Amino acid sequence: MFKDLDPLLHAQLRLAVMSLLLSVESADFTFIREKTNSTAGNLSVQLDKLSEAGYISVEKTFKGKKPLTTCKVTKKGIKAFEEYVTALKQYIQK
Amino acid sequence: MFKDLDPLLHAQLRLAVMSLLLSVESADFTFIREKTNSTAGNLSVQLDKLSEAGYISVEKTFKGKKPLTTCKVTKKGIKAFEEYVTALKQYIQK
DNA sequence: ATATTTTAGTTTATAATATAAACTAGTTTA
DNA sequence: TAAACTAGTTTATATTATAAACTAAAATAT
Repeated sequence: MFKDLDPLLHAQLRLAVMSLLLSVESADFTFIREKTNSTAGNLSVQLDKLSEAGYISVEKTFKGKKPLTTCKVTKKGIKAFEEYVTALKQYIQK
Repeated sequence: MFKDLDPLLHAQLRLAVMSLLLSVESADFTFIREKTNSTAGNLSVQLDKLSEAGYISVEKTFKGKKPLTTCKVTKKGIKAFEEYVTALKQYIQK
């Protein structure tokens, strides 16, 4: 009756990150941090998890002399998100 | 931008329980356990949490000689669920 | 020039959570 | 009357989320 919810997505900050990345071409660490109102430590950990799952790609470069971490959602991430939403709807519609 | 998700509801089993209880007048332990496909231990713990939060009411009686635990969603629970769904929609709509 | 603060993160520690395993108390069945 | 089942609860463990502490370099102030 209730399909399992992907535990990688069923976590507030990771879900917010995915939601955000689905609405933009790409986003850097600071932008994501501001939009999700998260701490750098927490965000760093959650980006790693999404990256390790292959849901996002993370590129570390430099912007001038400062480090720049740029994230994009992957096809796999989009698919996982869509499946998560489908499953979740079973729980929340009256 | 992203509103916080009520942590009491943002947990798969508790969300399933609430979802289920919203669709019925009341439900007993075994029924909930079957519908949510959960273990008795996990369900027992999560029902306690929902009960302590005032999201459900739990009545312990006997059906013949066997214990019977009956649950109902409360007004507070309905409101919390609705607010959770509203917040969640920010995350999942494209 | 050099001390101070800020930026952009990572790593580590802690607190919270979910879950399973073990247990209880009584009931039904063999 | 012993074994298995019902309807749970309690306790232990593993996972997770989060915050705090830390790093390294850059920008700013003195």
